[in-house]
Amino acid sequence: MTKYRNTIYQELVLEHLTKAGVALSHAEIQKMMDGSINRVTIYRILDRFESKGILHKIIDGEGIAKYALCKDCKSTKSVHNHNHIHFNCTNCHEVTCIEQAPIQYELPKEYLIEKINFNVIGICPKCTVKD
Amino acid sequence: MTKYRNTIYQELVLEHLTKAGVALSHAEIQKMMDGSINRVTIYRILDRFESKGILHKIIDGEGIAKYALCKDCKSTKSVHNHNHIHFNCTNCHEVTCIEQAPIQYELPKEYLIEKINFNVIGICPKCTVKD
DNA sequence: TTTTTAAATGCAACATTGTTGCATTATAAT
DNA sequence: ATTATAATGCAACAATGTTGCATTTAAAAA
Repeated sequence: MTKYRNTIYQELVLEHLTKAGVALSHAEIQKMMDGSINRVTIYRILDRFESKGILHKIIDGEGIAKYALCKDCKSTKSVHNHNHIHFNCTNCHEVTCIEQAPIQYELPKEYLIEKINFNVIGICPKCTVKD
Repeated sequence: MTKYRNTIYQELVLEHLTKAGVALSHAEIQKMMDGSINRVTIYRILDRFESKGILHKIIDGEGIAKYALCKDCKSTKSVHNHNHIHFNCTNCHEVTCIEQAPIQYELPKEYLIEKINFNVIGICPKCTVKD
């Protein structure tokens, strides 16, 4: 039962995400691909990778969808569990997964929690130095 | 020095947000206004209210911008400090401000924190009951 | 190897969301 | 009543994302 196939474009998208080390938007990936690939194809590759558990989608503080590599998503399911902080730099606009930072919160028990989307917005270490 | 003026549309937007009790998107407000008002005007009213400190903008888990009344923003500045959880219901798609829920998190001190955008996604009490 | 099938891509069209410039309307001060 | 300018309307545009259908191509089957 073949479900997925390997293609050059898919490998390229993965390469760019790996090299970047931060979450990338569709637009950023498109620029990196140098116009050789159709916009729609990128959307579909990202969707596919998300449901394969390779990427997780992050909506940043500005509402921009970004994608980052999954580290501990063993599942092939489309359900991800990324309870880590995403740091949004207002200067360089990079979104970084901060896996090691603990998060604690409480909600009235009537709320059923599926996942969280936690953006901390500010200035990242790289940009602090430059000032 | 006159800076702002009162208009019917602005009052209507406020009314709808007050009655709703939850955060509303531009599209939702537009529907409530019954087509009598131009789209652009709603965008501008929302922007204006945000910079007046009357509303705060929430980017929900799907990347949809929603607006909610400010409770403790005394400032007229455009800088808001809304360190509370926004609960996103995946069933009714309502976004609710949960002011009473405590949040704790830690980041390496190299990160300068300006504000947070914390969405907890799941099923709200109203929708749990219906199941 | 060649054939086959269906996954992946390209392309056109469309919907939604949001912004900008400029003309017009209307609030509120004079 | 007059006036200044905030607020609105309208047209145009850009960015983001989706869908249907034709085409290409990876990989399994013959």
